[in-house]
Amino acid sequence: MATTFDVLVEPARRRILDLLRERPRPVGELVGLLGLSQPGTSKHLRVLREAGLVAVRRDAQRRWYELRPEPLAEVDAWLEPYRRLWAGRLDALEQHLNERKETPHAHDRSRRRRRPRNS
Amino acid sequence: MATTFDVLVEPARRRILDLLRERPRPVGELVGLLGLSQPGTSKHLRVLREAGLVAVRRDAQRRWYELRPEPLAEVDAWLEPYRRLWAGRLDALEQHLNERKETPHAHDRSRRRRRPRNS
DNA sequence: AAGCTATATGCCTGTCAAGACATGTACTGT
DNA sequence: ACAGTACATGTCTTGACAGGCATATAGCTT
Repeated sequence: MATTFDVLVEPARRRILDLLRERPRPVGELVGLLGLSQPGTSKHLRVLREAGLVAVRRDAQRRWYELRPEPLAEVDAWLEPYRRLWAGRLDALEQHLNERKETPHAHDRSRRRRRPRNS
Repeated sequence: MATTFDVLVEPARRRILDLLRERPRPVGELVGLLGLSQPGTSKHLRVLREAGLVAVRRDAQRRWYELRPEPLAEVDAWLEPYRRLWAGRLDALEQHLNERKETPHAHDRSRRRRRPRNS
């Protein structure tokens, strides 16, 4: 069984969750918003469903997917002990986020790693 | 460049971070604690380093790795809008269902029985 | 100098997952 | 019944990556 991290590592799936955070949506709407194929979208939704991150409601041919945020608490719990660590270092944190924004490879000093799947 | 999610999806790397949260450690110590090969450990450390999640200090042949929690703020920021949702989710769900009740078409049939075909 | 220790890197291979396409399934309206 | 809509699933290919071993690199000790 996939962990919540395994599910969230795929950018399209994080985007789906972001979209469902606003309101439930049928698959077709997600297909349009994501720019993915319908089968591809359905597969991502299946992974999300099996991880308990979304629930489906049937409505004739349509399936309305809605967010179920509970499994995210697992990630939140892992993150928790770290949160106080950067709380004392807000300066360093801001600098880090700015570096990320402007020069995406600021930390990548040796070999460049290609992002999976986005080219 | 790998996102922080890409880095964290690997359990061994999350474990490394957990170990470095206590104190900086040389590679050999991590090898023992993780039960991985030394090259495998070094590779994970490289990924963590390139993502800015750890920093290295040289000490003769040893390299002391220490935690740099700042990039985790990226994950925390993504998680932020969800955090309130799983706390007050029952309220949100109730409100949502009430909205749906007043909608004249469609959603009433959502509770239809599933065919016993797929368990 | 040689030899030892600690770590990094190269190369190879198996595995696993995402994407594309075709097809199956379920429901609707005429 | 038929055609169309909305979605799921199966199959295949391809690429990324973890893990293994061998080897390179760097510093220490004698």
